[in-house]
Amino acid sequence: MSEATRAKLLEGALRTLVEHGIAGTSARTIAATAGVNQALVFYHFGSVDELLSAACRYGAQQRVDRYRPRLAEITSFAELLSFGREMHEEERAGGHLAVLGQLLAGAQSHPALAPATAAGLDLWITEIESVLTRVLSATPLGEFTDAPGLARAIAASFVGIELYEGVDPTGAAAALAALEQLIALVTAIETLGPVATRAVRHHLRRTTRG
Amino acid sequence: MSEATRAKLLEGALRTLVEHGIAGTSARTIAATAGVNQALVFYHFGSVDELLSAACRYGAQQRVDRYRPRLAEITSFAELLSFGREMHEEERAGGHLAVLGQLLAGAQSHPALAPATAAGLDLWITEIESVLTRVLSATPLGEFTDAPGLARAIAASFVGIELYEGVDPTGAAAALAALEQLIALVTAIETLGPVATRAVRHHLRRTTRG
DNA sequence: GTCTATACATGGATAGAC
DNA sequence: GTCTATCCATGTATAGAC
Repeated sequence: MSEATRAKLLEGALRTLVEHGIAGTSARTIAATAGVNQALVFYHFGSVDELLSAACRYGAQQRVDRYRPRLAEITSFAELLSFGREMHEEERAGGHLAVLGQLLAGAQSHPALAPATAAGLDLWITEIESVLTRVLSATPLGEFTDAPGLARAIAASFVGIELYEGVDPTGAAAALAALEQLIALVTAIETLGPVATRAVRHHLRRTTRG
Repeated sequence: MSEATRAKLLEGALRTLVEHGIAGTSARTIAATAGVNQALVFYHFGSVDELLSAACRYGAQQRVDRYRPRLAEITSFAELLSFGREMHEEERAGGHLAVLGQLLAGAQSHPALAPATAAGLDLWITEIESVLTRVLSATPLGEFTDAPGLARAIAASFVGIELYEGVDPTGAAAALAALEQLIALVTAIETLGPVATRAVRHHLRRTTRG
């Protein structure tokens, strides 16, 4: 069955990236993980690069689909915070963000991987951006922040922190805790009340370029 | 000369990581870049992993030493912002952050690389932390933020954004611009004036756990 | 569609000449 | 300390049997 083998290879590629990293990912290691013959990589995908590219799109789509309904319900920073905590645990356990990290690293000097990697990240970015837009517009910060840019910063930062976690779990935990504290701070601004909100907004308008 | 060859190999390892990524970095590619014989990798460092580990510490130390004097002069977020912009350009051009990204990716499934990578990142973190501590203590945010954690978050995020830049330069530029805007916002809070500062601080004390 | 066999390149590592 | 030569494992890719 052609479809079944393709699926095995896609899953195998993702698992191999998690377990062996981009440096240890080859047609042979992928085929071994997938439980199929090595030659099928080339029959079905033409090359290892193309298999990895397909796997990246496939994997990212799967993950984002999983979270989309939950993301759609978020309306405040407090909810965003608790969702982020949850998601981080889930993704870390499955190594799904690790895949993006490995492909991102590989794409730096391997242009063939870049488009698929960017596309995979973009799936995440699109979701994050729509949540941010919704949540930010409900605060006095809305007009001083750039949701599309922040979504990109958040996605890239998450990947970076996930890579960092691999070499220093304690340090990464401290980093995440500090960011949570920062979000709590923003949440606090959300609760400022109308008079203070107007005062802060007025001050910001005078001191920033918006 | 032993010392000269060691130095060539260390520099060669760094350049190779930048140019070929962790997946394309081998004793042979490093030796070719360094202009020395391949067997010398093993003579001087025992293995490729150990050469990469040594190169990581060596490279990070070099970079941090370069910026330490400039970092010591920073006393406000505005200065931190313009320094960050400058440094980002310099590091990106030389690919120095790329090295950390590649080693971080490699270390995920290659524990031998982890200690050196963590150590290299820690050199950066230490510097960032001391600047943050200084700058934050001068604002009402000081008591609600965790400088050690934030320093780790910033270092990891920078690496992530640098990797992102490799697959989507436009997106990365947007991300950095959004973060700059965010820092400008914090700078604005720095200028709130004593009455409003006290009000904000009071509100934060009531609504966060500090 | 899938497997075996095979070609040829590259990589890690060592022995031994210089 | 450095270089040549070499061994063996692993990697990409294809040809051809089933």
